[in-house]
Amino acid sequence: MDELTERQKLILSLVVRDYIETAQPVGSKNLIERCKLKMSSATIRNEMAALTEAGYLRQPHTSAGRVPTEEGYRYFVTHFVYQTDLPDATRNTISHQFYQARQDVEQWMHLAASILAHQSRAASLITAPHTERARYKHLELISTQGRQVLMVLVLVGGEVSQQILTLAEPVSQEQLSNAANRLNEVCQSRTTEELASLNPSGDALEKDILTLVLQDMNRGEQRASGEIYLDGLTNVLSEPEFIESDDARRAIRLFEERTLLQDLLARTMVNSHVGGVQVLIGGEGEWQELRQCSVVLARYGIPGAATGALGVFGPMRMSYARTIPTVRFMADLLSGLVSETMVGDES
Amino acid sequence: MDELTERQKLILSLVVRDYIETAQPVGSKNLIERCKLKMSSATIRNEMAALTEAGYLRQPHTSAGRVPTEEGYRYFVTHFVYQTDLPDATRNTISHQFYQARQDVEQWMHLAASILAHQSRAASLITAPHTERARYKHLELISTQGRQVLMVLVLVGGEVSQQILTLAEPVSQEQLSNAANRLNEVCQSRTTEELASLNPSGDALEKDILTLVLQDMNRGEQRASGEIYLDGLTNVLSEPEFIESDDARRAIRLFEERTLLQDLLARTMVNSHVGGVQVLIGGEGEWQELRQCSVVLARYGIPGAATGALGVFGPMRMSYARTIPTVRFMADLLSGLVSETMVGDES
DNA sequence: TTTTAGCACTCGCACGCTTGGAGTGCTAAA
DNA sequence: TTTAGCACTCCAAGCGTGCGAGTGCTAAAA
Repeated sequence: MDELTERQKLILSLVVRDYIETAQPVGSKNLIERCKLKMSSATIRNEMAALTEAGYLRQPHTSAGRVPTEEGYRYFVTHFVYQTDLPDATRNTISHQFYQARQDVEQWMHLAASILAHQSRAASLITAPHTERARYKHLELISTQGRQVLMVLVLVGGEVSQQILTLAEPVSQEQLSNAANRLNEVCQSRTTEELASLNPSGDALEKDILTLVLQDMNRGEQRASGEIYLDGLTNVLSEPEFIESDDARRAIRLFEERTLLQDLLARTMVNSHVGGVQVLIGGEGEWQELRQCSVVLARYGIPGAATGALGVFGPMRMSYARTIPTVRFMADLLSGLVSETMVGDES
Repeated sequence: MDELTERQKLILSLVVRDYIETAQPVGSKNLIERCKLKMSSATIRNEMAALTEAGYLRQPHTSAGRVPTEEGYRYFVTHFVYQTDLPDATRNTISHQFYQARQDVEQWMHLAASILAHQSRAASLITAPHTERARYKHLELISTQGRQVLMVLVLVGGEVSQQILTLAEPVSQEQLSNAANRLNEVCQSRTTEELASLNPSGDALEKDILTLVLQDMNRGEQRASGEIYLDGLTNVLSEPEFIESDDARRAIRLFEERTLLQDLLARTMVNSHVGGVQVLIGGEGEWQELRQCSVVLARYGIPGAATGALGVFGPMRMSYARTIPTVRFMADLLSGLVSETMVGDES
């Protein structure tokens, strides 16, 4: 039970691959002719019996073929596909696409989600890079008609947030610019706590603005992650195990409601180093709603500065061999982009 | 055939309502007891035969109940629900939610999508307000580490776009600010064309920046709409006609790919005045992929300045009585918000 | 003239039965 | 240790049947 023979490993991997491809329980005879194995079906049956005994395979009912268990997928992933890398050609194609779209972060996110979904033929999710500890970088106040003011706040790391304020009374653009400039000098590179303990000597306007800035930074810190981008939901909708199953729909609901994502990403943030790909198979007992599903997740970015997470969500039967290398590569790629274009700390 | 009798109208509306609720073909006997009508089933049968003759109902097969045709839905919508308004209580609840979330536009979009989806029990879509003719309002250049510069461009109407530039050589924050200030003076309130024909006398840096600003404004104008927000896909996924139908899935794919949306919104932009709700039933022959679906759309905002579109997507069987008033009300509400918080033109 | 009761007819659907085939485990021979 | 053979299991697909909801038509009632 501890260790499988080479032949058992081979058979396990073939069964998993076959099942992933066909979504049908795989039988001994069928496997032989599909894979042109040089053994008889009886031999396969014996080995399959052993693998079933060991907990890697299971039979939906007597006289049906074998289906991988969660442990079976797990073994498959750790022993066969985890190490593999994306082919150079694919890497190049993807890099090229990003090179063309390096203008803005939002486009990266859409592109990354789209590539992940397409490569893995499943649903993808990705959060924009986000700084856990917000640090003030630059503030801009733009007067608009009447008492409305557009406030643009830039954080170290490059996050930009904007909101529209309504002041008690009209203020000229010049006054606004002066206030912003003074705040920019005082607040440069400071964290939320530092700004909160700061006692501004300035006028009422500056104090008000500072309060709003703090609110904004706090709101950002509360959120565990930035905006979440999704793609490829339809891929997973057309999978056979999803067309009628009820808990499949429930999983998709979670997916849409994004609470699941928050949890999963939080977990990934804690458990993994940047670049390490996590594979969550069938909910692993923790997530009831994910019983039939798997999630492949990775973190990207610069720890301590801006980080984000990305992943793929699909049926347990998803193609790990394509998904895992893709997720790893995309995480590396995005980490590179983040460090390249990060709005730095000049202090 | 031209005009229906009052009783026929009544029966048509009851049939449509019943079918919308139950998703089952509705028969004469059943209708009587459900609605406690004071006629016999035979009378209903006669009237139903007339309505079928007139093209408003149809039978899936002999000896099944009646189902509304597209014309049936259309008649129902125009004669029975189009005029209705949302109950005051609901209006107040919704307004209240928006009042709490008036800080930023993005939050509005999410909130609006969520409310639409929830009220209509279907999928909702909404685009951020977008100006067809971009007019320069304000530019900000923020130096970051090395040669990277964060460029924030604000348009009249309040759209904000940001991108990261890489300059040929490092430039100080002061130089950047000066360049931005000069451009802000020259470009104030100008359209893309005016800026393009402008021959800047300034230095190379300013010229380069101006080129990028123009690119950015052009990109914005190319896009027919802003970012698209979706919500409530799961509502429509669990509808009975969607659980296995193939063209239902195709419709959802369109929905996700967002090309459909571009087309639909473009159509809405052309055909409708702000505030008018458009109802597209079963694709109306034009959209093959929407055969089983309906879309309720409206435009919101200030024509000539910032406008956007919002709508609900669902099965033909969707609850028009809830959806149409909600869409209309949300369009009005958002129009109000847009005009309230619009970044104005000071020229 | 309009409405209604009655009736014969239609036809999808759920139910039960049968059958075929893919798959299994076991045993005995190679 | 592997393989051929065999008896056994059991799902899935096909088929017939009866039920019931629904219809249109006709003739009587209002």
